[in-house]
Amino acid sequence: MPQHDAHARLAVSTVIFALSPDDAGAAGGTAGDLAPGRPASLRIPLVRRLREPGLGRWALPGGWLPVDEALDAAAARTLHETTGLAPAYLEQLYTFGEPDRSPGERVVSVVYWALVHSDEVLRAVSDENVRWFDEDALPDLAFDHAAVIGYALARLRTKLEYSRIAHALLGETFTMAELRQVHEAVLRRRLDPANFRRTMESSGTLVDTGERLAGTRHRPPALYRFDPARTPVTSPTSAGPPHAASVTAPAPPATGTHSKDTP
Amino acid sequence: MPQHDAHARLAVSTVIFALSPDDAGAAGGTAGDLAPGRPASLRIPLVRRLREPGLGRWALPGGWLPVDEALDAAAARTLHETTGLAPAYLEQLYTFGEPDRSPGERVVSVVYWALVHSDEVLRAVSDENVRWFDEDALPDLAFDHAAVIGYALARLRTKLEYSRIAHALLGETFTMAELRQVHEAVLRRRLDPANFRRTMESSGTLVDTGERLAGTRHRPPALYRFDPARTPVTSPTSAGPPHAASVTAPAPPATGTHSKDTP
DNA sequence: GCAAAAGTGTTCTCCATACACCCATGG
DNA sequence: CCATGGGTGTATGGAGAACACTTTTGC
Repeated sequence: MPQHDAHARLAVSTVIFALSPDDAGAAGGTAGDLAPGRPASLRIPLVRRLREPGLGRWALPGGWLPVDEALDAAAARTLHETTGLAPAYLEQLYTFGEPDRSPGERVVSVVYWALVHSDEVLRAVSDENVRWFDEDALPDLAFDHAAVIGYALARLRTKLEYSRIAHALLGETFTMAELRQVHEAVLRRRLDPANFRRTMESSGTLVDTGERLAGTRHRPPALYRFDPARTPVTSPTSAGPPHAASVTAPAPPATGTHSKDTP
Repeated sequence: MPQHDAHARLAVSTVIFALSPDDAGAAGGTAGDLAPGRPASLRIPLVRRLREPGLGRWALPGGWLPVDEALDAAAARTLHETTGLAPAYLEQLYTFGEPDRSPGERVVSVVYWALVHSDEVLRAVSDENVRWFDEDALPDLAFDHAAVIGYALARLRTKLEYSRIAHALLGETFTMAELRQVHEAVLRRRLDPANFRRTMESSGTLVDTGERLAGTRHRPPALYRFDPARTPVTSPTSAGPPHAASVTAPAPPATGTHSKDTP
């Protein structure tokens, strides 16, 4: 890797989160078919590096920043090119720029994190070079990407507490139990169904669709939807101008190629 | 400004906050001499641009990122070069990269925010091209720097609520009233002295020095110090590896020059 | 009817707020 | 002694945790 000028190179990468649909099992039902019994978990798609440095290891999807493209647009584009996904939520995470984080060349990476709807996941690319990993079973990662993912997880957890972003991991409608499972998967602890229900209902972000989910083994639960008026409540910090581009994202041109080679 | 390659240029800038010492008035006393009566306010040092684009307007201190320098080191260095200050707290804020934010050239700015002790401020450079502005009386700013500062303010306010960073705006010792004034200045609202005291005392981060501040018109208040063991509590998000370099900062070589010309 | 999940009600504790009140000092 | 801020005590209200309880379905 030659270093042909005196500047650092700028890359954009994204940590993508989705809810485990417990193997690519049967379609139909509600959002991503969350098993009612055991807890769901977070999954992260990674791409295999096809070049040095880090050849063969797994890395975050991303790419070099084109001169004329906005940062968030580049994140959404590379994300879509590598995984075929369109994010329901996309926000800048952190910019990593230690001089030695990529061997041979100075690379500064602007890292984003994204959430995708569970029903989007079925559409996702998955082959030899793109694979989904469970949050707590990540492979050997290239560069500092293990640390990057760890940081993204921490941010997701703290953000869930004061924001209402869990819906970005679900489909259009969902049961109260499914919503609770999202929180449980993210926070990695059990929540009291009764208290969770009350908290959510009093938050004013939920709308009861009136419908009920049939086909369960027992009493059919109500189906909810997020109030589109209130939903884009991203964060209290969004008093400023930048920050999260909540809800439906760019999703540009769409070539099916997935490769890329950036820290 | 010629565009001699196909990359964006990388700059590092810093939003610096200090507490108003109400004009560069008399030295001595406690931390920065906060007037007991009226509320303190936040002040921000800005540098005048000496070149196009934005010639003559005020901007954040910063500079281009050298190939071999870490991001936070570059922030601390440029900060020190332009203002003569050493930050007590330094944390990455956000990376701004809209394609059109700087006319003529694509510039991506990694922006940091810093807090400096009030007794540091006396040491600060202040001349024709470096001046301190009150948070709510900012001048006409170059580039998107007005928005950047607004975002930094929002972050400072929300961060103060769950973190203990107020000490970075004070001197070595301080009274409970001074600490409260920091919070009041940052949050822009009055706080109940009684409840504030209890909250702080039960947080376990304060140490009573045993001394009292003489020379006040009335009952002499106790002087406190921050518990150095507990102080570096930066944030709950610091579960990851990057994030804030709390407390005493780098403060590198130190040339006295202040100029720079980056968005 | 029985198992299991949906959904409701009640209590308790913790913590932030409001505010009444005493303490110490300079003038 | 009195004005002023330092410092303490106490009541109230809302949010969350714990948990007993009723409801509704499939089998």
